[in-house]
Amino acid sequence: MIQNREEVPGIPEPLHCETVESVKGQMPGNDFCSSLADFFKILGDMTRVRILLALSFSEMCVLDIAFLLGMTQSAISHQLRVLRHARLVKARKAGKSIFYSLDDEHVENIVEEGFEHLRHGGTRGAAG
Amino acid sequence: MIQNREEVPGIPEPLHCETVESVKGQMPGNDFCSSLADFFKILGDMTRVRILLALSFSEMCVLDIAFLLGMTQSAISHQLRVLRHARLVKARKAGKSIFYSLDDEHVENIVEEGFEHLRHGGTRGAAG
DNA sequence: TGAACATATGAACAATCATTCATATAACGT
DNA sequence: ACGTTATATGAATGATTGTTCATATGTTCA
Repeated sequence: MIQNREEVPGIPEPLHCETVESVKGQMPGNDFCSSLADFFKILGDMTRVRILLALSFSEMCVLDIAFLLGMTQSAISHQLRVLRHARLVKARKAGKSIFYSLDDEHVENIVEEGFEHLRHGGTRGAAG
Repeated sequence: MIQNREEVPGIPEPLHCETVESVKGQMPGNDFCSSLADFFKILGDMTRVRILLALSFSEMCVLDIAFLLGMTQSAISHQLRVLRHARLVKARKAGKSIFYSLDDEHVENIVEEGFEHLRHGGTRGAAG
């Protein structure tokens, strides 16, 4: 026997069924939502943001980025792997060095949008 | 005595000083980068993305969102607090219920950009 | 005022993740 | 071939974080 009131333990019943049904019909699938979140998750790290911003000004090799950000070559390389795997940056081999640059124009647009959001007094991280 | 080659232990010397100097001059401050990363970090969670997507279709109260996403009222409330504190959603009181809705048009634009990025075969989370 | 309902919140736990350290791969100069 | 340089990577670790559980706040109705 299952309870009367709760269909699923812990999960509440809806208050406004029409709204819920309507939204449920318009909601994208979980796969899409997951991909979207994973994409933003990559931008949700200060080091990666700084790498992307740097590359928006000029292509750079790993050691230069590491020096610019005052971080270890290993740390930068790990993050570049994440960015490369996400197709946000691309690599160009030149001798011993490997030059990275932005792979997607959308990246700059998105950063631009985030910038606009901050400008309009959205999320304030440092200055509370 | 300090080493000759390495100014800072662990941090490498730049290979292309001109590039580094140029980019360093254009780079935003760390505060800005940190705020930007914090902003994207908020979008980097599937639950929060689904909440924002749902609210882009209609304002909803907490229990409705919880039911829609098949999650606990507590979990949703916690995430709504994050979104509210980041000024991404706003709350409207109506009796016992509290209706949430998007607070910023940029949110939709940003989600749109992320969507475009995925469309162009950027980050593929589920469908590899 | 008391019961029922809607939401918020604090502490705890599990899972995720960025960095470090050590080491591997790869390319260049000699 | 050897040493040097540039980058990549695997394992370990410390920090962050999303969810759960229990409970608190606040609203409505009787």
